Amino acid sequence: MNNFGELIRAKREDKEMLLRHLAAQLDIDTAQLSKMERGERTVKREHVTQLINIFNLDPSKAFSVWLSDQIVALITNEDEALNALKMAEKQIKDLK
Amino acid sequence: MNNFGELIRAKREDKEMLLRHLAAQLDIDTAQLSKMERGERTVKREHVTQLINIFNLDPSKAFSVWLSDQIVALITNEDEALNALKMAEKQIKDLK
DNA sequence: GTACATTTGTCATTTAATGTCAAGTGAACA
DNA sequence: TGTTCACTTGACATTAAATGACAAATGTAC
Repeated sequence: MNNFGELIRAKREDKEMLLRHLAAQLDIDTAQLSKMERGERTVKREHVTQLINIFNLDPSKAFSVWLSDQIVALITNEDEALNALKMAEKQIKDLK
Repeated sequence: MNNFGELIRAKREDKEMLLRHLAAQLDIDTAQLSKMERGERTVKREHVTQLINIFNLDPSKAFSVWLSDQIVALITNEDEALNALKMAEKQIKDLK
């Protein structure tokens, strides 16, 4: 569900890092990181950037996933979610 | 650009209402409404509901436009805006 | 049961959104 | 030109939301 969090958790476990290790690198509380990984709290852009470096992630992909999480958080439970997405897409395309 | 605001302004002018008339109905400051109509400030869901009643708007359409504004505000200026939208769409569809 | 990693819950602090007001701009018209 | 009126702009106070920090709870391995 929370893709960015899952992504980070997978990477962290892959490298056998503990929450407190990664939390220390990000200079945040262990509890906070735990919540981020499980999608209970949003991840700040600043942390996305750091995580891209730490885990050597593809920046485009990482930012896409992270942004997507935010969009989903905004429109989940909205009846008009899909319509709104379509409209937004159109507007964004027109802006370019 | 700011679709919901434009929509409201159009309706208001159509009915020849002044900002202060509509602002009074919404129980907000005239300046605030002015900013909402021009997209300088976000519109609260509560106000959307009221405006739907006041102008007899199609609720689905109104909410779609309003939500879309928020999505656009969130992702404008993001390089990965379109990718993120696609991902979000997929997730929302899967949720159902 | 002890040790350790993680999760959960609460509350303080910070940041962002909203509300309120006063002054500014611009158009219409005497 | 200068007065009036609708609207806009900017500044600041207030409120609400996000984040940070900590302690206690949970769960697992030994």
